[in-house]
Amino acid sequence: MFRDVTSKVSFPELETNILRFWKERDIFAQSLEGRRDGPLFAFYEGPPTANGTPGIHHVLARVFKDVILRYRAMGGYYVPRKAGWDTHGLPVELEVERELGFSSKAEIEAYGVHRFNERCRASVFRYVKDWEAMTERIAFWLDMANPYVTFTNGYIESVWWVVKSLWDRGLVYQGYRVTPHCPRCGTSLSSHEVALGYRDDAVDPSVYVLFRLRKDVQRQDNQVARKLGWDPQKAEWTGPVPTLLAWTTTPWTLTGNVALAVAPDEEYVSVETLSPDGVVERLIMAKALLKSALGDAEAKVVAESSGGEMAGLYYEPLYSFGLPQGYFHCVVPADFVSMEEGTGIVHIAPAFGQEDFDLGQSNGLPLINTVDLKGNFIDAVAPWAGKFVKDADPFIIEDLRRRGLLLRSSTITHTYPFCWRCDTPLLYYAKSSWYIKTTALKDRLIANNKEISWYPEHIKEGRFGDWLENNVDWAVSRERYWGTPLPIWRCRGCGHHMCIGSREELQGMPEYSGPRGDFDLHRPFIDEATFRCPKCQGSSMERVPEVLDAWFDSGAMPYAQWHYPFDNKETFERNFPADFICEAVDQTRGWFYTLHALATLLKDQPCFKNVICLGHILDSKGEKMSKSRGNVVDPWTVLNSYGADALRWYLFTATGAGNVRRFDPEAVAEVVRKFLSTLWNTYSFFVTYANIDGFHPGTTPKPGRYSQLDSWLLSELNRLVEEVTASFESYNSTDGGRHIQSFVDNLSNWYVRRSRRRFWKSENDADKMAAYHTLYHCLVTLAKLMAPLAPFLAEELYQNLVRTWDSGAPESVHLTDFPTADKSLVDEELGRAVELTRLICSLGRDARQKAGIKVRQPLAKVTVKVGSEGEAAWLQRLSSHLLEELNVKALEVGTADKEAFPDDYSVVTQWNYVVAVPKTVSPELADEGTAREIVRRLQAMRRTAGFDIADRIHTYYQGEEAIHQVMRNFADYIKRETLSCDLVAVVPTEGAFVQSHRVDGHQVVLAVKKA
RNA sequence: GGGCCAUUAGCUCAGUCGGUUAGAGCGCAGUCCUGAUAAGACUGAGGUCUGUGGUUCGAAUCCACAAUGGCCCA
Repeated sequence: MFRDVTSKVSFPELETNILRFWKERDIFAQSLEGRRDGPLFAFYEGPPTANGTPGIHHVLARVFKDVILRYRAMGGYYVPRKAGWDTHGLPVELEVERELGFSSKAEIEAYGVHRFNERCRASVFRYVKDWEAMTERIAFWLDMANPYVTFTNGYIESVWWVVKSLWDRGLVYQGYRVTPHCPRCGTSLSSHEVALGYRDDAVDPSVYVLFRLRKDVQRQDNQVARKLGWDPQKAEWTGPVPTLLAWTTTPWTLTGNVALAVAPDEEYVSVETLSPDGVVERLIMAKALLKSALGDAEAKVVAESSGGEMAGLYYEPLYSFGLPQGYFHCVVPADFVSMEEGTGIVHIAPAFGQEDFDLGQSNGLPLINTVDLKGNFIDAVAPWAGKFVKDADPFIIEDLRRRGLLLRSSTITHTYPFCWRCDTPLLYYAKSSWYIKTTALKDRLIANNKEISWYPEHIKEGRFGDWLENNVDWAVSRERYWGTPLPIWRCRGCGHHMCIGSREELQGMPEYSGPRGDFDLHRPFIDEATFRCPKCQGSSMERVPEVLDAWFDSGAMPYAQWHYPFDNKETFERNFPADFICEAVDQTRGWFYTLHALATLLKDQPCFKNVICLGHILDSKGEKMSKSRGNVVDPWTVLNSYGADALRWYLFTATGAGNVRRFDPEAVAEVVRKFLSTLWNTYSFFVTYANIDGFHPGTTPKPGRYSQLDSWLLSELNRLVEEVTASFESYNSTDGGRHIQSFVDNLSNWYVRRSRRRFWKSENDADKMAAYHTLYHCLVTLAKLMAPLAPFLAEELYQNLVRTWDSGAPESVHLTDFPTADKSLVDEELGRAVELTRLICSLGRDARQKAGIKVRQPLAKVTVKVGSEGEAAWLQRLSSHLLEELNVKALEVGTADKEAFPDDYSVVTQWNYVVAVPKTVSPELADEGTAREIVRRLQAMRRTAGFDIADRIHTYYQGEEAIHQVMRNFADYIKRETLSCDLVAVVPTEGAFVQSHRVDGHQVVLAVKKA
């Protein structure tokens, strides 16, 4: 006996029970233990941060991981799943800053780095319980009891080892990089944060500045200079001094000017024009921008040259604040100079722009930083020292005007980034930073990517491939507090740098002073560690102040999660590279890249073999989910109302893993109605009748012969196994789920529908047993096939269908082996025959409807024309289904010909199929139709009266003579169908359930009573 | 500014190698079927396959450009 199954089921409730079962029996642990001898399938968990509550997008990533891992486990692999938590980084610090009401680094320092970091450490697991609860509820099997945590000493030490390994190979260097900086908060912003704060209505100065060519430099003696009026004999300019005209929206950056850039291939002109003061000026600018820069002012062209020729012209610096020695302040070519706006001459301040900085590097120009980290001018900028640069702009403009160095000034409205926290305009600054020289191994990065399978495939050569092609060195240092300290020490005396790769190495350094033993490796403790410089032997070495980018932590996870190479060497070796990882598409430049980069640099291998790159989730209107929009979907509301299987199934099947998806809770409800309930009802149907008939899968003998219908279902089932296996093998759970879904539809709406009478009939013959065995086998196989996708419902089916009688079977469906297809049972021809039969049924129903004759009314025959003899034969083989589905007495089938049908036929044509039914009904058939109508009414009454399916009844009737005649003529049929012991032609007695009906124009009173 | 992806019915999505009349589900309207079914069937309404060019006997499909949206980078 199977456990009775209610037809009405609450999936959330069912799932809660199954969760309890898994926990009590420790099924997850068993699924690992049982496969320990199998081949290892290595999975890396991309560590989430637990300082926020998990959202629906986290559910998405987790279930797409889970499905592959479950499939592999059922395939015999040992699939350990170590959880991980990303615990360092700016977001954590920002959260704590907000709590403390801080807005600058000075406040943190005053508060104390020790206390600050303690708060960071405490905050990162704030929501870990929510994460664990969500993870368990959606059935993502993950070892959360033994996670890797990036802030632990062991993890940090491994990260140090990674840095040291790269250092030893000369892949770590210190350089400058220009970062967006908030002067109020005193911190750099990540590109993500910058993106949060762009404003397209920022008003800034627009100034045209004059840079006069030098009068005192011999090197001015070149072709262009002569063209412009340089007299080499007298070593002076003849006429007005030629002046380079540059445009800027950030006057304060002029204090750091070291060069002017021109487009080498553009035409430049020297023109004579009158300045606003009425002075004749000789201005140089791009020909293409003459109009936009000078407007309608009269301008006479006196010389022309290309930008390239102008390179090397020297001009008078605007300022002389503490300038370094050497000749610069000259014209340099640069390919980024555009003819879109300005003058075609771009003022270059390497301290204040990335392009400027790069140009400075390649031309050997100095870096002049005139601004401190608060955005104020340094003391050397005497006139405006201590002034905030943006506030100084008007003074700078006025100063230039007074000195005759300003052509004109106005304002423009353009897009400019502001700090998303405090609305302060961001300043771009060159700051010292530590880099990993990834460009040195660019070829290997690209080569190793070729070995990775990406899903979807286009990421490989597209987004990720492009990223690698345009690889730049990785800036890994951050001037922050809560992160892995950069293990680099610098000699206070000679400036020598060295990298330390372990705690032991550090404490073994000569004259080591600082914390000892198992101390916390974070700041500020590590900052106290000093030792004697091995190079100069004189001074002591101190750690540089920076911490590592948290991305470096997560990229080091393959090594650090095992405290490799200090511990677990073998475990690491076996788990590297990963067979599979899965995260959302934003990780191409994030975790996917950092994993790949470090693995290539350290091991010259890809870090993962297969990667699913998920698309993002938007709300049902296609808008990004965000707290401010209030359109964030809480996973729990969905889980509580529909259950985890429904949510999982929706996420798997709605669209492919890599696509952007719109999340619609209504669609989850549809999964329940269309898929889960359909399967549940098939299952409940099976259990109900199997229990009535005492079917027992273990002892009921298998039939020697299966019906056509059974063979068809078994054929479809085995095809399904093949399809689902192929889908999962190619990491495509979407197609796998969709195949299962369409199979369940066929199972319910063809196999079960067509088999109902086989289960109802009273004799337990071989045909009935064949049906039970077939449906049973099918449901059990289905449970296993869908176990990776819908682990709860699969478990329920398995427990009741298998474990109730076979105590030797594995304790859980998740401990079983994934089904393998029996190809010998696949019958393609039968599949096509059934498909054709179902098509003809559709056309036949259409024909009936067009004739206006309801299906319950039997008709004499259906005439079908098909395309070939073969098709005709198929239809004949399956004619019983056709006759019953269309409720006709006979099938006439032939190949198509031109023969027309008589007028009293309703004809429907599609492709080369023609289906026709007569529009006339004989009196005998009409009576039979009435009989069926009465049966239908009686069945409905049985149900309304609350009788059980198998209850026998007495039936009473009273009506016109025509009804009596039908009741007499079709008595056996009516009794059989309604389980009536007798049909009594009297007024209903008391105690019976009575209804009056109108049947085919006749009045009739019917009554039913339990026998 | 650059790159990647997407755009097919009111909504969510399929659409194989370029080939007959572009499909499914939801929703809407009508009819039917039903003692497993919260389901199912038949019909109807609903399509400039985002647009413009091109290749081809033939384009939702291939190519180019553009638009819109999303993501990433600058």
